[in-house]
Amino acid sequence: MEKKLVKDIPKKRENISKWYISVIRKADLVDYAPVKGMMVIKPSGYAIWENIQKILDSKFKETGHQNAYFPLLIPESFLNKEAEHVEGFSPEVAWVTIGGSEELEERLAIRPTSESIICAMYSKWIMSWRDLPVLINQWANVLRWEKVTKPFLRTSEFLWQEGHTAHKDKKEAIEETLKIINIYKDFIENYLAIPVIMGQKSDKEKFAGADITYSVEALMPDGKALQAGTSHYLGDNFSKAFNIRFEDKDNKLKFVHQTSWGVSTRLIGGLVLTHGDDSGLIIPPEVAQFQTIIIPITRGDWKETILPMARDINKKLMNSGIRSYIDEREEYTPGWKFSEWEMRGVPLRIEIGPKDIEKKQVVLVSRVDREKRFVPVEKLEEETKKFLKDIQNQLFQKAKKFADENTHYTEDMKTFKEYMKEGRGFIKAPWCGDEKCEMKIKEETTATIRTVGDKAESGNKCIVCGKEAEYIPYFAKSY
RNA sequence: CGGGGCGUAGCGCAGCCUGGUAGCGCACCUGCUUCGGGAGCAGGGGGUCGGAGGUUCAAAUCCUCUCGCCCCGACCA
Repeated sequence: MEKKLVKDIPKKRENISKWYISVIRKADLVDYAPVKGMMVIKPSGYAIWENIQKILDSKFKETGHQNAYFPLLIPESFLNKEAEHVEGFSPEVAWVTIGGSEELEERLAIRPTSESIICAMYSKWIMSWRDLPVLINQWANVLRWEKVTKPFLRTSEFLWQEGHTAHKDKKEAIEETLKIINIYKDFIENYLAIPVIMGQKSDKEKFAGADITYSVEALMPDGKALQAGTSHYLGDNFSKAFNIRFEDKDNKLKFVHQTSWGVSTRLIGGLVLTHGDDSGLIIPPEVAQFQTIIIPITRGDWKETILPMARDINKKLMNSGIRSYIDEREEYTPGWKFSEWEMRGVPLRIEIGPKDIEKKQVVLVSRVDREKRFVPVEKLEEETKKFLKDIQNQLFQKAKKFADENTHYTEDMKTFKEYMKEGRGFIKAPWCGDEKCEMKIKEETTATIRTVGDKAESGNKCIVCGKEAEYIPYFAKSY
């Protein structure tokens, strides 16, 4: 039996919900706020978000986007302009009705998303084809009055980025939509080490007000799918509602074609669920607050011998661009620190003790499987970087293996239901494209279409009605 | 929003059935010995029992209402 090093963390396999809450609290990522459904993101959690921001922001900038900031409050009349959009969001909008002591003439929505306010501004700013494309992103908070909440995965207020672009035509707007969803896929897989499927949403599942929604979806260890990022082609729905027109080269007035896209702090929840284990978090090196934690072995005259070397090594690592931290506290034993930093998810531990001083080496220990590598001090930087890269890969491969093993294909409803009863997962099954069949699957199995998947081949029959299938969607129970 | 469960020290829990003025483990504080996988011993501090109301000589315990959290469903990044 494996010795349980960290007490009081429920087993991930036995109750993933309890495990999740326990781990994010013990690792000090969040605390509950006084208002229901809201959370405080503590420094250890916010550091992950900052790393996510840094990387994504540079990718947006590389592709020509600029950041701006739009107001938190949106007049009700603005929100009401696009019919589907209002309908989709009105159940979860919070309203400001009083300012100071005065009742407002028009109530103001606390943004659940910013399409309407941004479109209102775009209609003022865009006159000519020369003004296009408009490529703007904002990092912001939004508020949605959610009924059931869970830190990071669904909270009433959350942090995200929302890109809002305007283009001269459909072709260019769709290119933008796809460019972004590919950036998301690349980011989530290569930095967060979470494999995703990417594809189009069904009409039922798409964003309120969009013509097409593309989504990246990740399979969580409990077999449920987490929508990790979305990119919408809005067509001219909003430009018509908000009158965003430009005069084109041919002297004609035309409506712009728009996109919007976003990822949120939900990604942190996905990262925790995907990689964590019974000892706590595992943060992929690319986004970890600390990539290496140095633990000096506090023994004898360690302050004179070990500590200087530990500090020297910490400095070397930081100079070579590694986010490193050294735990110099005297009041805890090395063993305690090992467990503590494992729980907090630091991907690589560096132990330095008397033996290492003698041999001019350090001990690197992986958070993933406790693999040890003894490396000579002169090779420290390159070996550490190599190990971090290996860990990053290992995490992705592990998650990928899980996702692959839990992705099934079936044409038979009974088998579909059995999959949903056992490990759940992604289930690919032919579908005719009719919303009624989509609804029926949901009623009978609780699974929904995550992405519509590939076009069906001729001969594929809809799993519900038996008619010619149009797509082979990925079905799953969603988070 | 429906069904179930739970709110007692910072955290995890016992006490409640059968009312009598609150206890355990961890954490915290002091001291000494320890320190390569959550150290040991000794001493110490901290809660009025989620909140409001009621029954009673007396309420953590019984009753009513209320708020919050968790789990399972219906709705959503």
